[in-house]
Amino acid sequence: MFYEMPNDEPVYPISTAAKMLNISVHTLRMYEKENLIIPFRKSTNHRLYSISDIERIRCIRNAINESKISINGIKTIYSMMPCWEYIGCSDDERANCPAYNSHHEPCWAAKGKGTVCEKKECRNCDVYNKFSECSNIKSFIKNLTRVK
DNA sequence: CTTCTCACA
DNA sequence: TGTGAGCA
Repeated sequence: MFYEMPNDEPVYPISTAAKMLNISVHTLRMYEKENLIIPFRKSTNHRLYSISDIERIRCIRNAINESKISINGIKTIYSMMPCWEYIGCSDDERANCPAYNSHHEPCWAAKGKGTVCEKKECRNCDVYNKFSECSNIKSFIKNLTRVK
């Protein structure tokens, strides 16, 4: 018996990930440039994707193809994540955070400009990982709309 | 042989 | 989205 491999282990090179998803490596790189995905980087600067990365991209593709949502639409949805709740920001930190104040880019795209999360690895952050599966997004919205 | 970045008819 | 140059 072998232990089960965690689904967040970065193991697939970009060519393999592309085949699994039936998309081009160029498209994969584009999604990264658009801040939809944060693949792992080896010391050689080569990208590695995990199972959850693949799932995340499947969710993105599904939104684009079936729901006719644009890249910008997806980014807008990501930008609505209540990151300050997960991180535990104070009211003051939140008010001055470029990530919180952007309604067009996900918080992990606002790195490097005085965010509280400056030092954090967004790839390992709950705010980023909560949306790795379509079902997570659904339950997230469900909780938002639940009537008390 | 694969991937990387950057550019573009 | 695709293709190609020029590297590592």
